[in-house]
Amino acid sequence: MAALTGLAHDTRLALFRLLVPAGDKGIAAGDLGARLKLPPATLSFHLKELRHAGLVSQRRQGRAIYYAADYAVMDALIAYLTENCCQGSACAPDPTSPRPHKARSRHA
Amino acid sequence: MAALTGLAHDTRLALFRLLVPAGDKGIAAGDLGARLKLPPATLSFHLKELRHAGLVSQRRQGRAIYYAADYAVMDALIAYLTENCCQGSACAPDPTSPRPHKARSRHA
DNA sequence: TTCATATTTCCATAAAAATGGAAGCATGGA
DNA sequence: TCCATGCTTCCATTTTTATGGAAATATGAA
Repeated sequence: MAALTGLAHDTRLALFRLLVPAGDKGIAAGDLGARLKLPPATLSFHLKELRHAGLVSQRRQGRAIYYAADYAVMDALIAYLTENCCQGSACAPDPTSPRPHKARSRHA
Repeated sequence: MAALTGLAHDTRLALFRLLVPAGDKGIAAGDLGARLKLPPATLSFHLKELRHAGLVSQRRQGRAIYYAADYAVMDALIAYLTENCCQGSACAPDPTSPRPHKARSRHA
């Protein structure tokens, strides 16, 4: 689960949370750096990690590079945790229904 | 989110996944070590991490120490990811209903 | 008591991850 | 062509995490 490692760092979780409400347009790297007060190299490092985890995508527009959240992996992560880490507990989305066994829609 | 860090390691994720289906009784440390072929010190180290993350609990029974999954934190983690990391995507458990805003039942 | 078992803590070492300055590359404007 | 801007890669350094032998602790049994 690379996604877990991807999110298991304060800076990266913060980056991802900034990107979530920004939707497909995303946010330019510079803006992200400004908001979190990160030196460019550090920012780039974490964005690369997120990218390798498949959590964000990159798109160049003029001089800026826009990053956007990629929900598919996030969805898969939640599905994985729900399926594999919650047996017999209150974690299931709906404990009454037999729970569709392998995953919901996917493809954001 | 300490739970993320807790699970973001192969060994710890494997440990937790062994504990999930074991329920409240849990599994003795020794058994866990045998199943994952871990030297005692390494095992203890990771179990301590999981415990600090609130993901597992400890209980002594005779000479053995039993570890059991603690679902509350897991539940909170899933709720957190669903609330904060999925806006406008297919991640929500049920995209039709208005989604109860702060959490489901809790207390496993 | 003494001993075996189960597990932890101690601690030195090794490996992995994060940090950020400096140099490099791409794009667009003058 | 030259320059400014926006970002990335390079890389040396620091910090954090993981590893596992050895010693220590707790429990129960002989």
